[in-house]
Amino acid sequence: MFQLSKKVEYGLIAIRHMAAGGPGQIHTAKEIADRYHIPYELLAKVMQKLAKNYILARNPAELKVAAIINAIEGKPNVTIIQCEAESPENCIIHDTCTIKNPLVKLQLNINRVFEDLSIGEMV
Amino acid sequence: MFQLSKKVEYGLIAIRHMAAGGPGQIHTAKEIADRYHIPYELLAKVMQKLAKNYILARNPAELKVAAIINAIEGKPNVTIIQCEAESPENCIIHDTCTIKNPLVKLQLNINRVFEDLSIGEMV
DNA sequence: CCGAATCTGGACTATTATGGTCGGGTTTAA
DNA sequence: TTAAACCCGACCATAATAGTCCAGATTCGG
Repeated sequence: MFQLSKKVEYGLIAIRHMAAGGPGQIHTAKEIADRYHIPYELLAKVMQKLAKNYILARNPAELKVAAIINAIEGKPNVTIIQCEAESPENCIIHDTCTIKNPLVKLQLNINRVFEDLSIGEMV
Repeated sequence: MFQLSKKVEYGLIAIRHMAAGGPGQIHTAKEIADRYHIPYELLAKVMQKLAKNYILARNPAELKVAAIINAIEGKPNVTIIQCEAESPENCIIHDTCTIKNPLVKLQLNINRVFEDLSIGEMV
Protein backbone atom coordinates (compact mmCIF):
# COMPACT_ATOMS: atom_id res chain seq x y z
CA MET A 1 0.00 0.00 0.00
CA PHE A 2 1.15 3.40 -0.94
CA GLN A 3 3.90 2.23 -3.15
CA LEU A 4 4.58 3.37 -6.63
CA SER A 5 3.72 0.62 -9.06
CA LYS A 6 6.46 -1.02 -11.07
CA LYS A 7 5.07 0.68 -14.14
CA VAL A 8 5.57 4.08 -12.61
CA GLU A 9 9.00 3.17 -11.31
CA TYR A 10 10.02 1.98 -14.75
CA GLY A 11 8.56 5.06 -16.35
CA LEU A 12 10.48 7.32 -14.02
CA ILE A 13 13.69 5.44 -14.62
CA ALA A 14 13.24 5.71 -18.37
CA ILE A 15 12.36 9.37 -18.40
CA ARG A 16 15.13 10.25 -16.04
CA HIS A 17 17.52 8.32 -18.25
CA MET A 18 16.44 10.24 -21.31
CA ALA A 19 16.61 13.53 -19.49
CA ALA A 20 20.12 12.75 -18.28
CA GLY A 21 21.25 11.98 -21.81
CA GLY A 22 20.43 15.43 -23.04
CA PRO A 23 18.06 16.67 -25.73
CA GLY A 24 19.99 15.49 -28.79
CA GLN A 25 20.24 11.84 -27.77
CA ILE A 26 18.07 9.12 -29.21
CA HIS A 27 17.03 6.31 -26.89
CA THR A 28 15.19 3.11 -27.65
CA ALA A 29 12.97 1.29 -25.23
CA LYS A 30 15.10 -1.78 -25.84
CA GLU A 31 18.26 -0.02 -24.82
CA ILE A 32 16.77 1.29 -21.60
CA ALA A 33 15.20 -2.04 -20.76
CA ASP A 34 18.54 -3.79 -21.15
CA ARG A 35 20.45 -1.20 -19.22
CA TYR A 36 18.24 -1.28 -16.15
CA HIS A 37 17.18 -4.92 -16.40
CA ILE A 38 13.57 -4.03 -16.93
CA PRO A 39 11.26 -6.41 -18.86
CA TYR A 40 11.12 -4.89 -22.31
CA GLU A 41 7.47 -5.52 -23.09
CA LEU A 42 6.39 -3.86 -19.89
CA LEU A 43 8.60 -0.85 -20.36
CA ALA A 44 7.43 -0.56 -23.95
CA LYS A 45 3.83 -0.35 -22.86
CA VAL A 46 4.66 2.25 -20.27
CA MET A 47 6.51 4.37 -22.78
CA GLN A 48 3.65 4.10 -25.22
CA LYS A 49 1.40 5.64 -22.63
CA LEU A 50 3.90 8.33 -21.90
CA ALA A 51 4.27 9.10 -25.57
CA LYS A 52 0.56 9.32 -26.14
CA ASN A 53 0.24 11.79 -23.34
CA TYR A 54 3.06 13.87 -24.76
CA ILE A 55 5.07 13.31 -21.62
CA LEU A 56 8.23 12.47 -23.55
CA ALA A 57 8.06 15.73 -25.45
CA ARG A 58 8.17 17.96 -22.43
CA ASN A 59 11.01 19.83 -20.90
CA PRO A 60 12.35 17.79 -17.98
CA ALA A 61 12.65 20.88 -15.84
CA GLU A 62 8.93 21.40 -16.01
CA LEU A 63 7.89 17.78 -16.12
CA LYS A 64 6.46 16.80 -12.76
CA VAL A 65 6.28 13.34 -11.29
CA ALA A 66 2.53 13.82 -10.89
CA ALA A 67 2.08 14.09 -14.66
CA ILE A 68 3.95 10.85 -15.18
CA ILE A 69 1.92 8.95 -12.63
CA ASN A 70 -1.31 10.20 -14.10
CA ALA A 71 -0.26 9.31 -17.62
CA ILE A 72 0.74 5.79 -16.68
CA GLU A 73 -2.06 4.98 -14.28
CA GLY A 74 -4.64 6.58 -16.49
CA LYS A 75 -6.49 8.13 -13.60
CA PRO A 76 -7.04 11.85 -13.46
CA ASN A 77 -5.27 11.85 -10.15
CA VAL A 78 -4.05 9.95 -7.19
CA THR A 79 -7.18 9.31 -5.17
CA ILE A 80 -6.74 8.25 -1.61
CA ILE A 81 -10.31 7.58 -0.77
CA GLN A 82 -11.97 4.67 -2.48
CA CYS A 83 -15.43 6.24 -2.33
CA GLU A 84 -14.14 9.08 -4.44
CA ALA A 85 -12.21 6.97 -6.88
CA GLU A 86 -15.11 4.79 -7.97
CA SER A 87 -18.60 5.97 -8.52
CA PRO A 88 -19.95 7.26 -5.22
CA GLU A 89 -23.22 5.36 -5.77
CA ASN A 90 -21.39 2.10 -5.31
CA CYS A 91 -20.11 3.16 -1.93
CA ILE A 92 -22.33 1.48 0.62
CA ILE A 93 -21.46 4.02 3.25
CA HIS A 94 -21.50 6.99 0.95
CA ASP A 95 -23.87 9.08 3.02
CA THR A 96 -22.73 7.88 6.39
CA CYS A 97 -19.07 8.36 5.53
CA THR A 98 -17.58 10.78 8.00
CA ILE A 99 -14.00 10.69 6.92
CA LYS A 100 -14.35 11.75 3.32
CA ASN A 101 -14.19 15.49 3.71
CA PRO A 102 -11.17 15.64 6.00
CA LEU A 103 -9.30 13.25 3.76
CA VAL A 104 -9.91 15.32 0.69
CA LYS A 105 -7.70 17.99 2.18
CA LEU A 106 -5.06 15.41 2.87
CA GLN A 107 -5.45 14.32 -0.71
CA LEU A 108 -4.65 17.78 -1.97
CA ASN A 109 -1.49 17.87 0.11
CA ILE A 110 -0.38 14.57 -1.32
CA ASN A 111 -1.01 15.79 -4.83
CA ARG A 112 1.08 18.81 -4.06
CA VAL A 113 4.02 16.62 -3.15
CA PHE A 114 3.95 14.88 -6.50
CA GLU A 115 3.47 18.15 -8.28
CA ASP A 116 6.51 19.45 -6.54
CA LEU A 117 9.19 17.13 -7.86
CA SER A 118 10.31 17.49 -11.46
CA ILE A 119 12.37 15.14 -13.57
CA GLY A 120 14.93 17.88 -13.92
CA GLU A 121 15.61 17.60 -10.22
CA MET A 122 16.23 13.88 -10.52
CA VAL A 123 19.05 13.79 -13.05
CA MET B 1 -2.86 2.69 -6.47
CA PHE B 2 -2.35 5.17 -3.71
CA GLN B 3 -5.61 4.51 -2.06
CA LEU B 4 -6.17 3.89 1.58
CA SER B 5 -7.11 0.27 2.14
CA LYS B 6 -10.58 -0.55 3.36
CA LYS B 7 -9.04 -1.56 6.67
CA VAL B 8 -7.59 1.89 7.15
CA GLU B 9 -10.80 3.57 6.03
CA TYR B 10 -12.79 1.50 8.49
CA GLY B 11 -10.28 2.17 11.23
CA LEU B 12 -10.48 5.89 10.64
CA ILE B 13 -14.26 5.85 10.64
CA ALA B 14 -14.32 3.94 13.91
CA ILE B 15 -11.78 6.09 15.66
CA ARG B 16 -13.38 9.27 14.48
CA HIS B 17 -16.71 7.98 15.70
CA MET B 18 -15.33 7.28 19.14
CA ALA B 19 -13.59 10.62 19.28
CA ALA B 20 -16.81 12.38 18.31
CA GLY B 21 -18.70 10.62 21.08
CA GLY B 22 -16.54 12.09 23.77
CA PRO B 23 -14.30 10.46 26.36
CA GLY B 24 -17.01 9.02 28.64
CA GLN B 25 -18.84 7.05 25.95
CA ILE B 26 -18.49 3.33 25.50
CA HIS B 27 -18.62 1.99 21.96
CA THR B 28 -18.72 -1.58 20.76
CA ALA B 29 -17.30 -2.76 17.47
CA LYS B 30 -20.70 -4.21 16.71
CA GLU B 31 -22.41 -0.88 17.15
CA ILE B 32 -20.00 0.92 14.88
CA ALA B 33 -20.12 -1.81 12.27
CA ASP B 34 -23.91 -1.62 12.15
CA ARG B 35 -24.01 2.13 12.09
CA TYR B 36 -21.66 2.53 9.13
CA HIS B 37 -22.53 -0.72 7.34
CA ILE B 38 -19.08 -2.13 7.77
CA PRO B 39 -18.55 -5.91 7.90
CA TYR B 40 -18.27 -6.62 11.60
CA GLU B 41 -15.55 -9.27 11.48
CA LEU B 42 -13.33 -7.03 9.45
CA LEU B 43 -13.80 -4.02 11.66
CA ALA B 44 -13.27 -6.18 14.72
CA LYS B 45 -9.88 -7.27 13.46
CA VAL B 46 -8.91 -3.73 12.63
CA MET B 47 -9.86 -2.54 16.09
CA GLN B 48 -7.93 -5.35 17.66
CA LYS B 49 -4.81 -4.09 15.94
CA LEU B 50 -5.55 -0.55 17.00
CA ALA B 51 -6.09 -1.64 20.59
CA LYS B 52 -2.86 -3.62 20.69
CA ASN B 53 -0.94 -0.59 19.51
CA TYR B 54 -2.59 1.58 22.15
CA ILE B 55 -4.11 3.74 19.44
CA LEU B 56 -7.51 3.72 21.08
CA ALA B 57 -6.10 4.99 24.33
CA ARG B 58 -4.64 8.15 22.88
CA ASN B 59 -5.94 11.65 22.92
CA PRO B 60 -7.63 12.32 19.57
CA ALA B 61 -6.08 15.75 19.35
CA GLU B 62 -2.62 14.20 19.27
CA LEU B 63 -3.49 11.05 17.38
CA LYS B 64 -2.22 11.33 13.84
CA VAL B 65 -3.51 9.50 10.81
CA ALA B 66 0.00 8.21 10.23
CA ALA B 67 -0.05 6.30 13.50
CA ILE B 68 -3.31 4.64 12.57
CA ILE B 69 -2.08 3.57 9.16
CA ASN B 70 1.08 2.14 10.62
CA ALA B 71 -0.81 0.27 13.30
CA ILE B 72 -3.22 -1.28 10.84
CA GLU B 73 -0.83 -2.02 8.02
CA GLY B 74 1.88 -3.23 10.35
CA LYS B 75 4.61 -1.56 8.39
CA PRO B 76 6.93 0.93 10.03
CA ASN B 77 5.91 3.45 7.47
CA VAL B 78 4.43 4.20 4.14
CA THR B 79 7.14 3.30 1.68
CA ILE B 80 6.79 4.56 -1.82
CA ILE B 81 9.65 2.79 -3.41
CA GLN B 82 9.43 -0.95 -3.67
CA CYS B 83 13.21 -1.40 -3.54
CA GLU B 84 13.22 0.19 -0.12
CA ALA B 85 10.18 -1.62 1.22
CA GLU B 86 11.49 -5.12 0.63
CA SER B 87 15.01 -6.25 1.17
CA PRO B 88 17.22 -4.28 -1.22
CA GLU B 89 19.06 -7.47 -2.20
CA ASN B 90 15.95 -8.72 -3.93
CA CYS B 91 15.77 -5.66 -6.11
CA ILE B 92 17.19 -6.67 -9.46
CA ILE B 93 18.05 -3.11 -10.34
CA HIS B 94 19.25 -2.16 -6.90
CA ASP B 95 22.58 -0.75 -7.99
CA THR B 96 21.44 0.66 -11.29
CA CYS B 97 18.41 2.32 -9.76
CA THR B 98 18.64 6.02 -10.39
CA ILE B 99 15.36 7.15 -8.98
CA LYS B 100 15.70 5.90 -5.43
CA ASN B 101 17.42 8.85 -3.87
CA PRO B 102 15.21 11.58 -5.27
CA LEU B 103 12.12 9.64 -4.27
CA VAL B 104 13.22 9.26 -0.70
CA LYS B 105 12.80 12.99 -0.27
CA LEU B 106 9.36 12.78 -1.79
CA GLN B 107 8.69 9.97 0.64
CA LEU B 108 9.47 12.19 3.58
CA ASN B 109 7.07 14.81 2.33
CA ILE B 110 4.32 12.26 2.01
CA ASN B 111 4.94 11.03 5.53
CA ARG B 112 4.68 14.56 6.72
CA VAL B 113 1.21 14.88 5.23
CA PHE B 114 -0.04 11.90 7.19
CA GLU B 115 1.69 13.10 10.32
CA ASP B 116 -0.06 16.37 9.91
CA LEU B 117 -3.68 15.36 10.21
CA SER B 118 -5.02 14.35 13.61
CA ILE B 119 -8.27 12.64 14.49
CA GLY B 120 -9.20 15.67 16.51
CA GLU B 121 -9.34 17.66 13.30
CA MET B 122 -11.73 15.16 11.75
CA VAL B 123 -14.58 15.21 14.25
C1' DC C 1 -24.33 -15.91 39.10
C1' DC C 2 -26.20 -16.91 34.45
C1' DG C 3 -27.04 -16.32 29.80
C1' DA C 4 -26.76 -13.43 25.82
C1' DA C 5 -24.07 -10.54 23.42
C1' DT C 6 -19.66 -9.48 22.15
C1' DC C 7 -14.94 -10.25 21.35
C1' DT C 8 -10.73 -13.06 19.76
C1' DG C 9 -8.23 -15.06 16.29
C1' DG C 10 -7.18 -18.56 13.02
C1' DA C 11 -8.49 -20.55 8.65
C1' DC C 12 -10.52 -20.04 4.54
C1' DT C 13 -12.52 -18.10 0.07
C1' DA C 14 -13.42 -14.72 -3.52
C1' DT C 15 -12.10 -10.99 -6.11
C1' DT C 16 -9.09 -7.92 -7.91
C1' DA C 17 -4.76 -5.65 -9.27
C1' DT C 18 -0.35 -6.29 -10.54
C1' DG C 19 3.61 -7.81 -13.02
C1' DG C 20 4.97 -10.17 -16.59
C1' DT C 21 4.70 -12.92 -21.06
C1' DC C 22 3.55 -14.25 -25.90
C1' DG C 23 2.89 -13.47 -30.54
C1' DG C 24 1.55 -11.53 -34.82
C1' DG C 25 1.54 -7.56 -37.69
C1' DT C 26 3.84 -2.73 -38.64
C1' DT C 27 7.24 0.59 -38.80
C1' DT C 28 11.91 2.28 -38.95
C1' DA C 29 16.62 2.79 -40.02
C1' DA C 30 21.20 1.16 -41.66
C1' DT D 1 15.54 -4.94 -47.98
C1' DT D 2 15.91 -7.07 -44.00
C1' DA D 3 16.87 -7.08 -39.23
C1' DA D 4 15.83 -4.78 -35.26
C1' DA D 5 12.64 -2.38 -32.83
C1' DC D 6 7.90 -1.06 -32.05
C1' DC D 7 2.75 -1.52 -31.41
C1' DC D 8 -0.96 -3.64 -29.11
C1' DG D 9 -4.19 -6.84 -27.66
C1' DA D 10 -4.69 -11.17 -25.34
C1' DC D 11 -3.24 -13.91 -21.94
C1' DC D 12 -1.40 -15.96 -17.44
C1' DA D 13 0.58 -16.27 -12.60
C1' DT D 14 0.98 -14.43 -8.35
C1' DA D 15 -0.01 -11.77 -4.57
C1' DA D 16 -2.69 -8.53 -2.00
C1' DT D 17 -7.06 -7.28 -0.59
C1' DA D 18 -11.70 -7.74 1.16
C1' DG D 19 -14.64 -10.43 3.22
C1' DT D 20 -16.52 -14.79 5.52
C1' DC D 21 -16.99 -18.56 8.80
C1' DC D 22 -16.57 -20.50 13.04
C1' DA D 23 -15.30 -22.15 17.65
C1' DG D 24 -13.69 -20.80 22.00
C1' DA D 25 -13.02 -17.05 25.48
C1' DT D 26 -14.84 -12.93 27.68
C1' DT D 27 -17.71 -9.51 29.25
C1' DC D 28 -21.84 -7.29 30.81
C1' DG D 29 -26.56 -6.56 32.19
C1' DG D 30 -29.92 -8.24 34.95
